[in-house]
Amino acid sequence: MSKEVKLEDIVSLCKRRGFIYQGSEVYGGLAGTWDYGPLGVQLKRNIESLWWKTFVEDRDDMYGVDASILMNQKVWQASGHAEGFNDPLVECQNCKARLRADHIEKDKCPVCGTVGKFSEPRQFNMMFKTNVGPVEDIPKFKFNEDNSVKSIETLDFIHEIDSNQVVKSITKNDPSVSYLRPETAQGIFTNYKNVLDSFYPDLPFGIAQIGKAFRNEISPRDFVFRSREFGQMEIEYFIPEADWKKEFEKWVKDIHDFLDKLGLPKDKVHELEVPADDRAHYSKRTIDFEFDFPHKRDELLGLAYRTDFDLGNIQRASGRNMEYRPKDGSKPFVPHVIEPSFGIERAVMAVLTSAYREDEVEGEKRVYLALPEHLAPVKVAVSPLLKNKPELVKKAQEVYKMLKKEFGNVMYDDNGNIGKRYRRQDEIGTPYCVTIDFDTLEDDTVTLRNRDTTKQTRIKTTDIISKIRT
RNA sequence: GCGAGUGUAAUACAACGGCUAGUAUGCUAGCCUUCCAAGCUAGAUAUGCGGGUUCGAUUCCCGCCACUCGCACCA
Repeated sequence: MSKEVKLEDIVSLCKRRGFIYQGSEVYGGLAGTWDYGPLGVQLKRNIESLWWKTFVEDRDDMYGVDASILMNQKVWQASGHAEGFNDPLVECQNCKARLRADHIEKDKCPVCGTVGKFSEPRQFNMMFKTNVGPVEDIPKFKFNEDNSVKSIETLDFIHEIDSNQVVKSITKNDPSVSYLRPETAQGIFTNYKNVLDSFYPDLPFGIAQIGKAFRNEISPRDFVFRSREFGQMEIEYFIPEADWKKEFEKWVKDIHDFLDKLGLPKDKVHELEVPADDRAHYSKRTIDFEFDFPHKRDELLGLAYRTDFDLGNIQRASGRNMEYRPKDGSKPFVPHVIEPSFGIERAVMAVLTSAYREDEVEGEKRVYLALPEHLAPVKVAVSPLLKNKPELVKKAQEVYKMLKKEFGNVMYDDNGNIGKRYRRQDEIGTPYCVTIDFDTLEDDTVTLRNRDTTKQTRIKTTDIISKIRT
């Protein structure tokens, strides 16, 4: 019955039925960008809403924010993201230290002393750079008295040319430079103090955010899995250092519960304990939650214990006090942080993969999405059994309007014959179809058809809402 | 970013150095149809973009763009 889901099946369905299109498609596309169609955006929003409800609204230790995508460049200097933007770096394969290629002597790592283990020089920085305010990228020339060029100033550099024609390039610290954020997390950390001042919650508490992030990936791959513009759902959960192990374990459980609500089968979700060598140096523990995607098993979300690294950095860089003052008067301290970080596109992909089914009904192939009801982009579709019978159409419209008012995401469908409509709704994962026939006019009952079982039941029109709700 | 491959309609595919670029499904309109892609009629939509070779290019060549696979990358 169930076969291996291929990525191309998902991509094709997404395109055909209006879930996800390639970005800028009419102009030949733009690598690493994807656009959500009418059904895709609804599915995505349903996932986001479920996340927000689960982790923010249903809890009393959580605060939501929505921070700006453009941030002061100092944010990225303090976080370490801005390093190497202008100078290619090499990485020591042994200790992961990143160093300017021209600062290395004799191929020896000045951090760990290993010789000859450097990667090729590369731009490690993947941030999209932009300028805030009016800018002109016209080089400014300065001349010596003999009219030879003394220096050339561009947006990013001052190139000074000495009497021997040797060029020395100096990176400008242009205050107008900004970046599209490469992660949403910093928008939370920079607002930690604000939330503290406004609410002064008890520890532990968390700040949650859903938003876009941008990374100039070298090679976007695997449909929406790795793209240059993507959504994140992130929480920074602030705790006393001593509690980190306990709180970490709680998060592992909460994450599994959430993945369950997304309808992801347990045997496709795997915890990968990231070994110390692969972890960021400030993280004492990281678990990658992996999922069996069509292309391969890959990271769906990450859970990281980030210690006090980020708040500590901000405190040093800004000079502002990031300490939490316990209400019992004990000694203030900088809280530690546990960060569950969800990729929205990856969640969408995992949900679609989990829901995709092909089976046979009376010898005919049937494709359907067994989406959890609370995620389905269309909750219920309404059809008149026959569209050339005005009395059926009229009644169907009435039922449609009633359900539309209740659920919002309701579709009216009178195209082709009834079987076609069922198949069409199957393919976009609509859990219920309501059909109005001649009996409806007599006794006010309708056919309620179930997507997964294809079973039909006869119920009162007035019972549809309560029946679907359950 | 490197290497290989692919690019024809919404989707899956076909064909051809030259006639109106086909097929299936899907889609639209009409007819029909009393519950799982029935049928009839009509219709719309495609050679990724740019250049070259040629009398003529969707087809051959080059560049770009995009996608797929492998490598690398994923702080």
